[in-house]
Amino acid sequence: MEQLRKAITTISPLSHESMDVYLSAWKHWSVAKDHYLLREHAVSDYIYFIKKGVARIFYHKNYKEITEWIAMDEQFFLSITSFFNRTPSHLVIHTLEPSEMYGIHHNDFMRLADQYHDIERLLRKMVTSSLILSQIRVDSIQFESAQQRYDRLLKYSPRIIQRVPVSYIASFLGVTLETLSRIRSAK
Amino acid sequence: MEQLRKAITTISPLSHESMDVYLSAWKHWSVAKDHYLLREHAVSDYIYFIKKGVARIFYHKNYKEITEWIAMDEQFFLSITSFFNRTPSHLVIHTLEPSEMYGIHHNDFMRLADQYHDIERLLRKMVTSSLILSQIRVDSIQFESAQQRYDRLLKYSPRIIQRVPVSYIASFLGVTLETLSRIRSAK
DNA sequence: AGGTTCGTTTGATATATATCAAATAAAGAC
DNA sequence: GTCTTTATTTGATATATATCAAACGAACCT
Repeated sequence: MEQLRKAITTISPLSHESMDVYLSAWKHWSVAKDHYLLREHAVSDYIYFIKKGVARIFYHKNYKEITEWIAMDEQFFLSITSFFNRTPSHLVIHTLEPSEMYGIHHNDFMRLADQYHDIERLLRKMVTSSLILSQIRVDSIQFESAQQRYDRLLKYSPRIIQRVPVSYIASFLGVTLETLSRIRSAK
Repeated sequence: MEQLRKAITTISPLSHESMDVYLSAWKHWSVAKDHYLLREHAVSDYIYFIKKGVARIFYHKNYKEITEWIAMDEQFFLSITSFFNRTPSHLVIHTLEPSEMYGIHHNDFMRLADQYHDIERLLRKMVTSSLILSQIRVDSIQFESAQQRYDRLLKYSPRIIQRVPVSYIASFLGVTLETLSRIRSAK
């Protein structure tokens, strides 16, 4: 729990009381490699924090798997539309290594944000970071070539490339695996 | 100011006190058609609300104008990255009709959010809506054809098409004006 | 160790959209 | 109302990436 506490404090510090009630709302999962942590949830309304390992978050679209995010290294992640709109995303979380993670349910988070000003502020800052990332992604998809998107990933998340199969990275970058393979061999 | 008050209340209701201090932090501009409301700002750190008229929000990228948003009908809008990251976006706001709008400065909004829990909640909800829109846009750019994106605009914002030149709409949809012209004539 | 499955690379072709260029059409100026 | 500028349409070609298909390589199974 210490890593989660630290990650939260970095985003926005909480009072002792807020931190206590907030942390106790988080659940913990510890799973093996190749485990489908969340398949049963039709609507995914958790925010997750990955303590250890690697997880791939994907959903199905036209009978294909779309990798929405690859989480590792003490990151927070969530299915944005599913979490906030409460619409089904059929989100799947699949571990690529033995992993540990925490999760907090939408209802708990909202209830606490309502009670504690500093938890509301924390939530606002988390949503804001997410929004900035989303905007960067819009820009990247709209104006960058597949090559440039790969270079960006290589620059900002070099460890993903070492630990995750090419096919998942391709989907995450929004290209086919063949195209990504060609990009990599051209180097 | 009544429309602004109402729009705020719809997102998240405020106490009388909060609403008073909050509304008084908003500035008002009234401008003619074809007016560059914000050209001088290298960093745009306002959230705007358009009361009347139509405005195009764009920035320059590789010597081209990229239409980031077309605002009308009592909408809020902002340059996300510029507002939250305080990085220069060289955002330009250009009115396409005689228009009236309000704006609140980043510093004022943050100060009030810090003081009043309900203003913090309002900010969180505004950021959340923005995030959901941004995600829809990611999805749209990544998986929809130009035709489908145009159809979506036609469905959800039919008035934009009537009041805004094709070239701006094309840029907003992320296609060239030639392509948009072909899409329209194919109907 | 050999066979089977899974992941990656390589090749040929198709497709959507961009780019370049020119022709119309519409709008604004005097 | 004609002239000039600006916006839109139409046409020909180029380009990045997808799709389909096959070959190759690596990893896991008993």
